[in-house]
Amino acid sequence: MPLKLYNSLTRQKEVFEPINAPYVGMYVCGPTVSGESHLGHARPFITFDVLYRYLVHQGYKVRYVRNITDAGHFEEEGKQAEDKIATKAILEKLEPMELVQKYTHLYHWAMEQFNNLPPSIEPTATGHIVEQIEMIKKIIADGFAYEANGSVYFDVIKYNDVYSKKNQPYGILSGRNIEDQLETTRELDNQDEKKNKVDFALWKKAPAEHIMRWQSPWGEGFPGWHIECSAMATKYLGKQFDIHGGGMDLQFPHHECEIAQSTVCNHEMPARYWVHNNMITINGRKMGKSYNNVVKLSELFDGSHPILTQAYSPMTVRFFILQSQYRGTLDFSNEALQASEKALKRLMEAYEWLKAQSFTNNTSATDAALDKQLVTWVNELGEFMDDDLNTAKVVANLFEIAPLINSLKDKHIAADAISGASWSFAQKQLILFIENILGLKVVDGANQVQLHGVIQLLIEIRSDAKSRKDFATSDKIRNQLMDMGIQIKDEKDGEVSYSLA
RNA sequence: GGUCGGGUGGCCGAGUGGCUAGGCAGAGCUCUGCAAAAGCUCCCACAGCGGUUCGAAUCCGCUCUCGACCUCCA
Repeated sequence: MPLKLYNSLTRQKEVFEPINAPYVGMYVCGPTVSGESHLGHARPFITFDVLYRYLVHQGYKVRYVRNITDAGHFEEEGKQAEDKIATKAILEKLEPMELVQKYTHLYHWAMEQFNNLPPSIEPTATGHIVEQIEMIKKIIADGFAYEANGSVYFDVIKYNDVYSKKNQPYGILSGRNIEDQLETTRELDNQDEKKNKVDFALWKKAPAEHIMRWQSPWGEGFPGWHIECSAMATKYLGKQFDIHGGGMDLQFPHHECEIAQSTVCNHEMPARYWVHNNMITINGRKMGKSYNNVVKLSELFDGSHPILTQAYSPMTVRFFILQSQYRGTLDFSNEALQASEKALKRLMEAYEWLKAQSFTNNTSATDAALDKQLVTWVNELGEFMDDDLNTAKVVANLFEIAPLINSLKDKHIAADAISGASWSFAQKQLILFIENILGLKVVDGANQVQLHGVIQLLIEIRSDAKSRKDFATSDKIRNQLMDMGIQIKDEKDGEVSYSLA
């Protein structure tokens, strides 16, 4: 079955066919590194990481470009601080690039924590000022942009007039029509510079206090908010590429403007498949700076946010996100994360046990129905991924399989109930889906060898105590280990195992 | 105001005409010195009101209600 993706442009699921297989070009809008990443930022990067992994698994040679927006209104951080001294301190102590560097590091650290694969290319906006200026020059030359008082604006009305005739009006992606926008767009600064209020900036003249500024044919200034993605996508992926991804909130105006700019420059719709992830909400409301309801990733990982009762590992957060399909909103709460944490633990323990087994292919199934059921569940993993990355259903099936694994382990089912070949198949596929595609990894603590030895020793002492019916001692060991997050499990066969919380 | 998308059991969350979603929490049972873990069973939900249909959470209409975008935003 082929992979189907929901294309925002056509508003339907479409079979994914690359322009030039086996090569696939994918561009995903990265973060603005003017502040620390929050939970909301995690969703697109995890979603598109899974898409990237899945495309690679399918044999495509993927060039995954994810930018870093490090140009723009970076004086905002200073402005937010009301205390003038604090503002000054920030301004004096942090160079803009220092700020950018700091948050870029934090962002990279978070991506690594989430086990997101690094993109093939991670271009920065400030590193591509030249390309952006060239693009703007081209748009002006073609008559779709104009200079006004040191700034350059894109002529949306003209674009719409011309490209409506080519079935690509402005608003094609977001489903807006220009008349509505003319009525509803709010008044902004420098409105008088624009021919029309729907026009957007390609280049902005830098006011005296603006720190980040570059020389351009139109004077000192900085690039507009939309041109960087167009310039970098074109440079690294060509005039038309396969997938353009990002959060739903970028659909308009950001992606709409990208389409307009790139189409004028390159005479082609920049991307064929536009994929948008939905928002993470908190109490039903989008998580965002303006709502003052963000939970930063660092707060999540150390449990310091007031609404959290504990810290959550990056893998728990990843799993939480994968338990839903990317196009739906996902409502965040401490309770929901707790559920994910427990579920992930149960899943991974079953998985790790299965992974460590070796199966021989020569045993046949004594329970044919069960054998068939297992194979079906395993086969469905790929089908669900193909259906617009339905990781929620993939995870659901993993939880159908997990009890079967535990039943084999605890001998609730016969060792030969399911054939060795089927178990072997399941083992291989679970490694593929859990680790390589969903990107879930087993969290290893430090000093595993020594810790393991110490725990084994305690287990032995406890067993001796138990055999003497000295339950006071055995319970003391078990309970105190439990308090430290080490759980002792007396298995059916008399063996004792443990797991780390 | 305009455009668009939702309302699923205590919580999170799949599901576009008939077949168990899944997880967490809760209840019972098995196992166990007692627990825990694990397994099994139960908890039969689809905002409301109409309509279409043999049959609707799923299609249509209306009502209520929540949200997103329209300004930077993942």
